[in-house]
Amino acid sequence: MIKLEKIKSTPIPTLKRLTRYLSVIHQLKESKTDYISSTEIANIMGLDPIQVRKDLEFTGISGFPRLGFKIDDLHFAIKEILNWNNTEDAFLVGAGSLGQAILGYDRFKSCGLKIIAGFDINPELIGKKISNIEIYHINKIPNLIKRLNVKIGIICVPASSAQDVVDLMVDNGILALWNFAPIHVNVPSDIIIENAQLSQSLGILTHKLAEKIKAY
Amino acid sequence: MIKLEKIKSTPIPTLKRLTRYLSVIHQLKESKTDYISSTEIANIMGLDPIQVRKDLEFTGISGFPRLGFKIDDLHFAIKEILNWNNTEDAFLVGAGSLGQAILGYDRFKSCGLKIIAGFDINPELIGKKISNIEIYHINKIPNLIKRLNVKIGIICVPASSAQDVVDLMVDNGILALWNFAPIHVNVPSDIIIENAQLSQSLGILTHKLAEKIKAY
DNA sequence: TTTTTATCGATAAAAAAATATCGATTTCTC
DNA sequence: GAGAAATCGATATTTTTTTATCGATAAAAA
Repeated sequence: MIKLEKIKSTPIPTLKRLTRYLSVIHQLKESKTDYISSTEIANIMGLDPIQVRKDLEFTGISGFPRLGFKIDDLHFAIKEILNWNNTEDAFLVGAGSLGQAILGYDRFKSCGLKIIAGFDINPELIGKKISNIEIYHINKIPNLIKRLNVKIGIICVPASSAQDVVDLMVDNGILALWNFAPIHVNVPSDIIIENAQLSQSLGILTHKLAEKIKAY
Repeated sequence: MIKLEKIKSTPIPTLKRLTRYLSVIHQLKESKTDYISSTEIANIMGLDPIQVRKDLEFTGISGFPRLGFKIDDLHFAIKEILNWNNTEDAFLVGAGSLGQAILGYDRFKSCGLKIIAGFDINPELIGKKISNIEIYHINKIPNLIKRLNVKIGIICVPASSAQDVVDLMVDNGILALWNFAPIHVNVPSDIIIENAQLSQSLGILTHKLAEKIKAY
């Protein structure tokens, strides 16, 4: 019987840890030696070395007995999995305080993301530049998505207008959405949506804290 | 043989979904009927009804055949699990653009969190009020954590100072940390830390997008 | 040169999470 | 009032993820 080799795509929990390994590796890149072992990474991050090694398997990088992995290779390979060695253009909609914070977040440059324009409906913002990124009226979105072939949309509008903005972007060919609006939005199944609501991680924090306090 | 009933604490994936159910329920709370079924929630969110029902089990709420769950009861019970029916005071450190966005985020009031003071080292910010929350110099932290019995710290400082700020808060009795600094920080094992780095969810987004584009 | 030691990586086992099955229940429809 | 339809919730199965085991390897130490 022929057994088809199942293509193992990188699991989400692994992807999350990989981004964290990357920041640890990034720190060590300057100061330390050329190699890092799964044991070291695990110790720094309070994880299991076996888990780290399993995660790193997905990079395709081979380690060296007694030494570990070449830091530079690992750094490159993790960025490759995340597609952070390439840069994708993105539009940000909703230039309120969160939107402005994201527009000003330098770090995304090294995370494969370049926000090339912002959108809002507030007349005071339109035409302004925030962190050197120009803000346009939302009605410019349809034309510009197509003309500039932008694939990523960042949703920072209030809950009440999130679905409308999402629909507008999807209708005009956006492929992926990063949703900061504190609401569930509906998208067709072929559109990638990643929810980044802060309340999700806050919920975990407050739950754990309550458990901890209860334990006394 | 006696079999100890294992205490099943709520799994993290379930907690994350519960916060999302909450926002869906919140929307329906005004407009619709008194009941909602797992099927309805699942349809709205693109999940499996069985999974929704399993998650809702952790609330302890019983549903009614053919009707579903009482919306009000569900709403309350989910908030109870997350401990969002109580309010915890918090300090925010680092009043840069992300910090300011969080200080201004009204919604946290309904998520059991009240930020009662901000801290920074920038002389221009100290003494100011941002969204009606006063900013103090970081050197006031030790005294104030103890005096006000604050349990949650929100870290919005740059990577380079994150570990120092975390140490300062831990040394002075903070119990839980919500870390927005794009770096791994070390804490004692009894301290709750929840990482909210945006890059984690961005990594998932860019990875998926790359896979999708590759598939053509 | 030989022995010791730390690490990798293949394979296996265990645990956790997601999905499926199905009888019991209760409203809704006729 | 009888039958149909939809949902819950207990139990079981499958899948995914985490953790464990152990031989092979190569640097470091003796």
